[in-house]
Amino acid sequence: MAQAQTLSRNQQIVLDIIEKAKGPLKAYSILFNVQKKGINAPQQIYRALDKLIEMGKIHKIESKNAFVACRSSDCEISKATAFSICESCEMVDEISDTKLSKYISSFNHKKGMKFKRFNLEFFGLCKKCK
Amino acid sequence: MAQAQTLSRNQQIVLDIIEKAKGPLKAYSILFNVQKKGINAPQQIYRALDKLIEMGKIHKIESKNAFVACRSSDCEISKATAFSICESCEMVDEISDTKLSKYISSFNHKKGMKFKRFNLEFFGLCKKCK
DNA sequence: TAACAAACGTTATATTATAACAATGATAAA
DNA sequence: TTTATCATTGTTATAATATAACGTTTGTTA
Ligand SMILES: [Zn+2]
Ligand SMILES: [Zn+2]
Ligand SMILES: [Zn+2]
Ligand SMILES: [Zn+2]
Repeated sequence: MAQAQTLSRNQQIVLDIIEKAKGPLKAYSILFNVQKKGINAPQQIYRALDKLIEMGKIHKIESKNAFVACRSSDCEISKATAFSICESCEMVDEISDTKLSKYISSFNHKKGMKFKRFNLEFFGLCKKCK
Repeated sequence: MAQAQTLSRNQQIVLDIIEKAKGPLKAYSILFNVQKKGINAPQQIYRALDKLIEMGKIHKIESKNAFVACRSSDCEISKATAFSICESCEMVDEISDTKLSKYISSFNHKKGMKFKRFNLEFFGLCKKCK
């Protein structure tokens, strides 16, 4: 379990926006949303995003270059992440399924590689869109 | 099983480069490599890449924005892809494991989403790097 | 208080990807 | 063969995503 971490000003601002959002946010869309708070440069966003990812507060959806808040709390600082992504409405939902996660984590690659982390992205149509 | 498809000139050029490569290639690195063949613009690369992905000839490694040739032939036109990625040397290896693939494909999301496709990326250290 | 690390602000630039439009080539029906 | 249709190409321009580099400020600890 990760210990509680205090967030810096910029980290908190960025996290707040991501947590309030209904879906994944892109870095530059976050930037436009925080300009009134005195954040003006991409670097400031990307630095906060990097730290928030390290802390496990958010995840990057690699296939969309977008960021979501972690809603799962048992994804062990992003060591085992899984998402379901609607190809129509772009909704992203974090999958928190112990059995699935355990199964994948225990997968052993024949070629002698030792895994530290995985990321799984499912694509399809959500309830509303199908 | 996908039927044999004939590739256009640019598609063949791009595929050749990706198949010869030892590791994942980035779009602009492909571009620099084919300028002697008369391909000069990113669009030409990205268009070929798109088609090759559709055909299942190559895959995009989302976490690296890079492309690898499909070595598996049973990934059913990219409906079920899995890769092992070394965080040190950037080696990428396509995982072709029927059991793993079946298990993940049969996963049913509680929230009623019907999955059409998944992509799984493992990260760690390869044999050489650990 | 000195030393160190983390976070910040800023400017510039690198990297990845798409828009838009005209021209060409291949396929197949009429 | 002509005409229609569709995929592919070439080209210019621009959008979107991300990092480098530098100096300053702030917070923590010795
Ligand atoms: Zn999570
Ligand atoms: Zn949807
Ligand atoms: Zn494959
Ligand atoms: Zn390695």
